[in-house]
Amino acid sequence: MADGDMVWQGRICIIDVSYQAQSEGGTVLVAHARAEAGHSVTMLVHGLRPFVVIAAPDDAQNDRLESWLDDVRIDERVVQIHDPEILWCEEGERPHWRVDVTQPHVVPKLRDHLSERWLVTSADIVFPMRLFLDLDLGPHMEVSGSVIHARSRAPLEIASAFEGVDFLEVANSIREAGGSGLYSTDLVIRCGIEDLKDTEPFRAPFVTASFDLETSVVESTILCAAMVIDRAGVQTEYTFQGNEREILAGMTRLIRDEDPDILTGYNIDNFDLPRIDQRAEDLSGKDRGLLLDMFGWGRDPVVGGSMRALPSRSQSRRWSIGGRAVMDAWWEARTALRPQRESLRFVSELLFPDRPELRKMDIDASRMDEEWAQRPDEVLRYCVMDTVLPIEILEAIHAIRGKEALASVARMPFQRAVGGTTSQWIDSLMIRLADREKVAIPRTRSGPRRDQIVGGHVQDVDSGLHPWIAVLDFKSMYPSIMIEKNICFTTRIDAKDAPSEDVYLSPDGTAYLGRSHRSGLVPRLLQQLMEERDRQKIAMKVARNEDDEVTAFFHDRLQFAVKILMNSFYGVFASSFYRFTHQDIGASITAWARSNIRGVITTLEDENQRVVYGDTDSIFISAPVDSDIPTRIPQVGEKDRESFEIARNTTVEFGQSLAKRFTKAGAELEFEAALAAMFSHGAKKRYFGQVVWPEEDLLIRGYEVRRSDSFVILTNCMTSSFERILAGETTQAVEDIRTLIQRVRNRDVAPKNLVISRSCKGKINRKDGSVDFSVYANPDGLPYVKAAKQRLARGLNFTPGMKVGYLVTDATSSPMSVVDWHEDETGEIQTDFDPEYYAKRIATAMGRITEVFGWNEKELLQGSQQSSLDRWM
DNA sequence: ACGACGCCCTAA
DNA sequence: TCAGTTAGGGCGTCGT
Repeated sequence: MADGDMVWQGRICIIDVSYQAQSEGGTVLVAHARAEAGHSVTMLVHGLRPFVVIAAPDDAQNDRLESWLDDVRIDERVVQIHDPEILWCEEGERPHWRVDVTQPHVVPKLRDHLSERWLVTSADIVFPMRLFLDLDLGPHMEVSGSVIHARSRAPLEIASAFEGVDFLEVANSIREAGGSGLYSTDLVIRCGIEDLKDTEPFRAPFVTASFDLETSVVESTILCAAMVIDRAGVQTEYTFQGNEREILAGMTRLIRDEDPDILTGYNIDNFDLPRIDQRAEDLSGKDRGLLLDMFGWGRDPVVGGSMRALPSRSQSRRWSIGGRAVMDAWWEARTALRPQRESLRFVSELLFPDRPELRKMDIDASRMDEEWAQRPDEVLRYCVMDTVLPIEILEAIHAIRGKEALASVARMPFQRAVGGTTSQWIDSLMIRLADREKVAIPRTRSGPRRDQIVGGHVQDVDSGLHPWIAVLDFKSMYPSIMIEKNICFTTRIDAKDAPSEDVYLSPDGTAYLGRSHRSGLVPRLLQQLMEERDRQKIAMKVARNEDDEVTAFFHDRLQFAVKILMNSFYGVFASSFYRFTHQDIGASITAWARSNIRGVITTLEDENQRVVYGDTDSIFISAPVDSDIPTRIPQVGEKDRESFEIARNTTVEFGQSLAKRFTKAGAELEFEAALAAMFSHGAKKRYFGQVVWPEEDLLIRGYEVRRSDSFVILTNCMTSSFERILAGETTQAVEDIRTLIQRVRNRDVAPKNLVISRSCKGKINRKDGSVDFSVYANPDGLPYVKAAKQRLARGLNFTPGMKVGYLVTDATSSPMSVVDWHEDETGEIQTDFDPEYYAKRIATAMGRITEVFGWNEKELLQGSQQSSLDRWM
């Protein structure tokens, strides 16, 4: 089949991009994608060349410049130097030369060399991103190209033309088209950059593979494995047994045949992938072909000597598998749900409480070798279940669609949305804008961290139950300030150089040029994102009104991705290493923010209004409501109902009028909520309240209820106490607490409701897989480290960063004794705990709150009763 | 008993 | 998770 005979055209979503150096010179981008039509595509994209940009430092003389340029020109890594262009850089506006280079990999050494004489910019941008930056593309695009190869899942008329072709011949024609051989994708096309067109985002029909291993507890071997392929919602299950080589080769064949875009599983980053990596390496000896048979999971060719199909983990925790995205369901669930415990069972119970069949515990994971020997069929069933669950988890938390939306909004490959960092998302938008606006792209900054900057203002709060509160907050405070004050590394100037007019001077002395002098890149980008979010919200509402829930959901993900992205800006620009920032930017943003909130607080206090609390961008103010109006929500028709409604309306109107009054350009104050009552025990960042507008709701911040390292009994006790307190039933609240404490002392509680869980760090020894806890100053003084060690001794999985559950068994000694919680995994019934410790913890936490009503920790612990709380109410 | 310190987790 | 930030609460250990 001659190259160019057949053309394929369609919409795709790019998963991952790499590049292939051409032996005759030049570089071809290799983009792996999923077509809207359902098949996978590899695109060999021609027409981009790696480059860096240079400019002369101030002291360079013009006559020396030519000879300097000649020196660059004769460097064998340099292909050509373009005509100079005036670009803005921190040293001022000046000519910059784009220097094309032979291959991306020469850039690091070349830039070091050039830096001796030149200001070197655009010199640390990963080459594959150039496709998106230079052509201003997002992951969803329309593409056309000549078909080089097609397999059976490609469109029928194309696939049939390639039936029975000789694979060696095909591999050759792919290499001639710029690729490296037979990719695992359904279709391989060749195109030029002019063949790629931006398109509206659409829901790409990704294919997902989820897998799970069962491994020996006594050695590092793999006993069996399972994999499920999800293609357009249709799931097919596979199991693998036999010797390890057969198991691994079987999984690899399935991945190459099914060609999934996404690989998932539970804790695969830290467990399954490293285990396969290690076993494949052990079993293959030095045979690279054998290694690829067992672990050649990438989309790259596995014949021809290249090892690029092999998954790899650079310095980071994250795995990269060429052409695919690795999404660990553990990590996604952890960040989305912040669950109290992180085991697959626990997360499944959290998400699917009505489906106990998903987590029936009939296998003891700590005795896997015996289980496998005695009941292999059940172990396999268990294994399959653990491959289905990760897919259901990703679905339930909308992880895949959320990342696709983020990729679309940040305009980068799907894989980069999944595995990238906040600064990479912002880079993707900033670099293309800077290029367009003739601003040089500085390198990522290195060197020592500067001193910490001052953050937001947190107002002191008095303890007590504060009736009738209006909550106001500044809308998108940091982004708004950045827009309003034209904050950008291109507009910041030293105050002494500031022009006399149209300058913004922050309270901490940082100056920014106004728009008449120069319009900042960052404010423009934020403005565009704000407008984009509004558009998506409107599209969402339109779809919802038409009862098109699928489309509404699609726009909801997009608007949410914009929100996430916008909220990331401040942190990235306040960091010390980000390429497009300056030392002073972060501190100036927070200085303006403090000035805004303090301004409102001071004004109100000068008018004798009571500001109860405020944190960074929020203000809690007492509304002018008679103090004898009850804050408890009365039933409709109850005698107090009328005065309650009046108080609520008064609070709402009060809040709305304040919002209107204090809103100014770049600082829009919004009325957020009306509270019938707000409680504080006097500590910042901890409060709860009864929301009565816009909806009735219990608001809790900071308290143990919100913390993943609390225990169920305390959390439940606290929640019900809050409800009682807000209902005016403080006597009953105290009685309940005291009763509970007595029950705990009598061991009349379920131990699983006493499990405390905290995340535990550690470093894995690459050689023997052991875990080293020396990151801690005193590891044996920390209960969760002791628990992690116990898990490991038991043969249970522990990976650094994981949360570890434990029961305190004796707190009279120091350090206290604990036992790791393993009932979920081993089935062993655990009953040992220290009742006094738990009684004390409950009393301490609840005492802080009841103390406000005259009951301190000690009194909660004591048996005697004397209730006269109501005097307080 | 008390304060310094290490550590985790949360609010924003 | 070679790269978002600071403010703040609270628990536990250790040394005095």
